Amino acid sequence: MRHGDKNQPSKRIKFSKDEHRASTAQDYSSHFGEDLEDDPRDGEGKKRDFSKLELKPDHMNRPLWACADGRIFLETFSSLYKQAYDFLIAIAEPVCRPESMHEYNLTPHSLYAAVSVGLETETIISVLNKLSKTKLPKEMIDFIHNSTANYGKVKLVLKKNKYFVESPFPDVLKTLLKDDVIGRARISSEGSRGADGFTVGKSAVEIDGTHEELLNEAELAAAAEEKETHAFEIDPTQVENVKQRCLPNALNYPMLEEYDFRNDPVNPDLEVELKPHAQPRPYQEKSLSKMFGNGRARSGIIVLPCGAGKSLVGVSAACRIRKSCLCLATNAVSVDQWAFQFKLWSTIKEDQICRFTSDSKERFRGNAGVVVTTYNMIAFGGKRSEEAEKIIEDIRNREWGLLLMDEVHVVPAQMFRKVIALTKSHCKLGLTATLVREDERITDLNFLIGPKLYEANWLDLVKGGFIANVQCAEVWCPMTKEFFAEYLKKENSKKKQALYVMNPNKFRACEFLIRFHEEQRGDKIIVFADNLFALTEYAMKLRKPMIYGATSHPERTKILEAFKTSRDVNTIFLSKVGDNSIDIPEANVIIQISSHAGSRRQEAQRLGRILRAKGKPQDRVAGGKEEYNAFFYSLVSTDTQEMYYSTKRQQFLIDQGYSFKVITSLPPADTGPELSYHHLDDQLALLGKVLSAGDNEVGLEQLEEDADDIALQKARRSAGSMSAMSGANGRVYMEYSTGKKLQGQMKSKPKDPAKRHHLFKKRFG
DNA sequence: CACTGGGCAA
DNA sequence: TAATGTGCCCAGTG
Repeated sequence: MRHGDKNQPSKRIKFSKDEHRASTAQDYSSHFGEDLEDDPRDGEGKKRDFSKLELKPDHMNRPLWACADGRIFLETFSSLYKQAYDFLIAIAEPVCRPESMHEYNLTPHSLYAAVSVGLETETIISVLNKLSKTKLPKEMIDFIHNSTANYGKVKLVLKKNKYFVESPFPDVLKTLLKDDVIGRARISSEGSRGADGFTVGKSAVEIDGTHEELLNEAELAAAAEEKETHAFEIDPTQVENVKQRCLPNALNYPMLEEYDFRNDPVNPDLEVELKPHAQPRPYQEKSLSKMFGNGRARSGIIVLPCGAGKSLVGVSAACRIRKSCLCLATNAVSVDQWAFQFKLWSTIKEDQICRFTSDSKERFRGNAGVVVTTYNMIAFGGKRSEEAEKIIEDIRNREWGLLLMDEVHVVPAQMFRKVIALTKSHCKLGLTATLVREDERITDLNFLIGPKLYEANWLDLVKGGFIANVQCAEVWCPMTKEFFAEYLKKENSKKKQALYVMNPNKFRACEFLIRFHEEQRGDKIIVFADNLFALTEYAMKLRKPMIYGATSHPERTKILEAFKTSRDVNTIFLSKVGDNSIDIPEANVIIQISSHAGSRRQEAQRLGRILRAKGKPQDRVAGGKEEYNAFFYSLVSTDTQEMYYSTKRQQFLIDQGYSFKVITSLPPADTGPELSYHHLDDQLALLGKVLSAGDNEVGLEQLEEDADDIALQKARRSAGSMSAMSGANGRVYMEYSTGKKLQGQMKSKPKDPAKRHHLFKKRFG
C-alpha cells in the first residue's frame, strides 16, 4: 500500500489503510516530498503585501490556503485531502469542517500539541509550505518559530511522591524561577545540589530494544543528548499553577509530562494485558500511537465521538503502562460500566479492580490495582464516612501510573479540577466526545491535563462504518395562532418556553414522526424533553413510558428492558437523565422536543445516543450511495427564541461536518384528526393548562388533588405497572406547579398517601 | 434499605 | 445573557 500510492498520488487512500501513515515527522516529509517539490522561490525575500500573494505555478495540486493571521483553509476535494487532514489536525485547531472547505486555526496551544506528539518546528513549516497554494506568509513562519522554540526544554516529573521541574538547561530553570508563581511554588529539598542550587541527576535513558520501532531518529538523538538534568522541587498543590505559568500564552516553556513507565522500578507493576479479542480499530490505535509514540506515556486528551469505543482506548492505555490506574467517571452507572469494560477487554482479575462509590467501597488486594470512582468521590469536601476516609487516604498517598478521566470536559469545573491536585499521577489521559463548554474554561485542560493528542473526524468514522450515519433534521413547527398570541404577551421567559415547547403543532409533528418511524420503519425512538411538564404531558398523551430523575432504578431497568426486547415498546420519553450514561444501543431515532437553551454539548451528547453503529458497513451502502440508518430530529417552534437556541446548539455538530436538513411540512398538510390536537377545543384546553402551569397561585383544592394524583401515580409506578407509565388509564397525570413547596413534595414518593394528604392540608389550610 | 437534605454541574 | 430547573452525588437517619 505504502509503495502503491507513490505511483498514484492522486488516488484517495482508504481511511482504514492510511491510519498509520504520516504519524511521525519523517512520514509527513517523505510522503509529501514525493508528491510535490519545494517551492523554488522560497529563497527570495518574503513579501509582506498580502494582497499581492502569488499562487504557486502548480497550486492546483496543493490543497491549502494559509493566511498571515494563522487561519488555514483546506479544500476537501483535493487528492491530498486525507493526508493534509491528518497533518492539520495535528498542528491546528479545527474551527469548522463542512463539506467542501475546512477551516483551521494555528494557535500557540495547537502548536504545543503538535510538538508534544513529536512534530518538529522545521517539519511543520516545510510540510505546510508544500501543501500551500501560496508561499507561506512570513508572519506564519515566525509565529511557528516563536511558538515552538522552547518546546521540550522543561519537564514535570513525579518521583517518590514529589514533583520536580526538570531541565537539562539550568538557565531555563532560573528563568522560570523569576516568575512569581513558580518562585513561590518551589520547595527547597535536601540531596545532591549543583552549583546553581538545583538537584542534579541523570535522566534514565534506556531504550527498550523491542520497542525501537516506536522511536524515530530525531527522538533517539534527543534522548542521547540528555545526559545531565537539573531540577527543583515544587509544592504539589501548586502544580496546576506552575503548569499554567509555563504555557505558550505565558512564559512559553510548556512542560512536557511524560511517564517513562518501562523504567519505573519504584511503582509496582500491574499484571494485566489486553485480551486477544480486544482489537483496537485504526482510529483507536492511532489515538494510542499519539500517546505512546516515543515509548513513554504522554499526558493529554483524546477526542472520539460517542459509541466509537473510548473505553477500549482507556483500557489499552492502562494495559500498556501496567501500573496502578485511577479511573474517574461522572456517576455511579459509569463507574460500573468502566469496571465492566476493564474486565471485558483486559485480563484483570476480580481482586485487582475495585469500585469506590458511596455504596460500593471495595479495596484491591496486592500492591497494584485499578480503582474506578467518581469525580465527586475524590473532590467531595464534606465529612466522609469512616470507610471512605480510609480509602481516600490510600488514593491520595499512592502514586498512580495512570489517571484516566472519562468525560474530561467536566474537569475544568471548580469542584472537579481539584482531583488533579488531590491525586498524584505520572500520566493523565482525558477522554471525551465533546470537548466544548459554554464557558471559557475548556482551554484550562491544557495545563490541567495536557494537549489534545488526537481528535477523530466524525464523518470519517461514519464513512468507515464505525458509527451510524445520522440524518439530522430541524423540523420547523409554526406556532398556532392562540399559542403565539400568548407567547407575544408574556414577559417571563419561563412561560414563553412553556408555550413554544407545548405548541400543538410541535406535538403533532412529534406524534407523526413517532408513528412514521414505528410503523413504516420499525425503528426504536427516544424522545428527549428537558422540561418535566412537557415530558409528562407528551408521554401521557401518547401513552409512552418515560424516565426522569425521580424514576426509581428498578423501574428504569424495567422500562429499558421492555424498550430493548418488546415489540410493543418502541418509543421512550427521557428527561435529561438520558443525556449521559444511560446506555441504549437499540435506539436509532431521536426526537428533541425541548432542550437546555444553547447547550452544544447536550445536542452532541444526545446525537451520540444513536451513534453506535447499526448493522454492518456493507449493509449501509446502497448502490454506492450512503444510506441513513439513524435519525435526529430537533423540533423547533418558528418565530420564537427556540430558533435562536437551536442554531447555537447545532454549532458543535455543524463544526464536525454535519448538516441539518430543514423540514417545514410536518405533519403533512392533509393530516387530520388521527393526530392529537386536531380540534381547536383541544388546543385551547392545552393552552389553559400550559398557562396555569407556571402559576404559583394554585388553589388549595387543586393542590390537594395534585397531591393525590402524584401519590397515586408514584405508588403505581413503584408497584411496577407499565400501564400506569404509559397512561393507559387515560387520566390526566397532574397539573404542574413550580411552587417550591409542591416541587419538594413531587420529587419523592410519599410513604403513606393519606398521611401526605393530611400534611398538605396542614401546610396550606 | 429507602428516603432526606445539602452541594454541585451543565 | 442571568436565572432557572433538573439530576446526581455524598452522608445521615430511622
